[in-house]
Amino acid sequence: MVAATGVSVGHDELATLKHLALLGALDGEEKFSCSSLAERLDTSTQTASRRLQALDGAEYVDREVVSDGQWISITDAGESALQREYADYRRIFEGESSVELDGAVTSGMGEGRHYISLPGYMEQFVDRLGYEPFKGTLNVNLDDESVRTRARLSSFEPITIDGWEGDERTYGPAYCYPATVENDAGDRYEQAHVITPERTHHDEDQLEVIAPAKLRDELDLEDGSEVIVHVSEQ
Amino acid sequence: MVAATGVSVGHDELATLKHLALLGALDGEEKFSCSSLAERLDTSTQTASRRLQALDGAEYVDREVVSDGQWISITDAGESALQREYADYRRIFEGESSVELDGAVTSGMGEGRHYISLPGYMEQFVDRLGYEPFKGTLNVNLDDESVRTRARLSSFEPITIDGWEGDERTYGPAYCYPATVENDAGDRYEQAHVITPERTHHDEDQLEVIAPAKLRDELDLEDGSEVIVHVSEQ
DNA sequence: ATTACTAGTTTACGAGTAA
DNA sequence: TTTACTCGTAAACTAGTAA
Repeated sequence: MVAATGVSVGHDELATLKHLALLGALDGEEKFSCSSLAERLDTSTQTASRRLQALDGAEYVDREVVSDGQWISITDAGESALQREYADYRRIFEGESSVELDGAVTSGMGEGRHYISLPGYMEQFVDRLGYEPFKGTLNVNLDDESVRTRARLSSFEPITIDGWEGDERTYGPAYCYPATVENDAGDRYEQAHVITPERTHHDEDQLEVIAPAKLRDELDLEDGSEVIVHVSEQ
Repeated sequence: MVAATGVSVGHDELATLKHLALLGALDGEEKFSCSSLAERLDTSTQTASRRLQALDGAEYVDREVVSDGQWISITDAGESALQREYADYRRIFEGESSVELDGAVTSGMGEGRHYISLPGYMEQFVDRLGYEPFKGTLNVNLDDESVRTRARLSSFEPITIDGWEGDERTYGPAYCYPATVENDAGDRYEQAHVITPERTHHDEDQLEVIAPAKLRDELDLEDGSEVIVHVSEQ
């Protein structure tokens, strides 16, 4: 387990992060002072300072303290936290439990093919997804906006694929989300699933999709083909 | 000043309210137990219990404690709090700082006409809105959905009209928000403002709109005419 | 099983201060 | 002015218990 920086992010800190976002800290560095923030948050300057330290410690913001204030920008991790929150509210008020992710088909590294073929995973797919997947994953290179919005997925209740201990190594758990893949001709393949490892990587710009059939054939896809992946709740 | 019940609603309580909403407590009474909630909130059952008491005290939820749990439903005030939160996130991610409110023109009580005609208000309108309003307000009976979504307005930065002390009584402050009024023919009148008293009434189903001209003439409106009021940020 | 009280501990807070 | 430290106090937490 990688040691966290020890500073916990509670709801107060998240509310602070929301205010920073409203003040423009998502679009690059923005200058703040603890006193102005304290007024907005209706607390003391000391508490405002502590909140920023906590967000910094959790790597939700990058900041540079200067003599007359500090320059703050929200990190990708911080934005993801806000996206998850947004997804919750969208679900509450819009009933929207789907996320649309756009990108281009890529050949990827072929790792996915190896992993999903392992019996330990395959048996669970049959049991929990209701089909035996084609032995290969469709890799999608997400566009910039979708890289950001994919964080909303984590507000969904996933179908969990358990990990297990192998002979030489351990195989980690994975999360599956029902998905429909649409090509640029508007054809849709409905019975697919987005699959992501429980422990997320650093580059979240690739999406892996599994399905009972070979999606490249079903939807006439090749490298570079634009696809829309509609991810829904279980 | 009406005495609040003394229980403060912090970010922890709001997060709890969000979870209740996600679990369906907006659509009527839903049954919960503190232990199941505690698990979801990652706290102790005692804390879950206190959160619910706090939400109850703030009148954000109605609840009925029974022997094996409690029936909880979110009140209008609670839903408004969530709507304000949602509006913040929409602004962050969609850049949307506008709210669309639908309703039907009504004659109202004619109070608005009296109040806005007072010199104490009128001078501020000229100064801060940039025009002298027609001496009358367009009253709109909001439909059910708009009654709920109007809470999002309170996340906007209003144009503040100050109150003052009169000879016999005090005249309270009011908030104005730039608005465009659209009739069912699609005609739009852009230079209008929604005006609301700072101290909100209990019935929030009426919207009052002021404009430099008589909106009923400009947009060919009569009682019962459907209008769309697009309220934007200052 | 519940909810919610009381008691003891921990954590968070704001005032004051230093850099 | 800033930020962030220390410190004494106040609030919030969990454990145990009663209803």
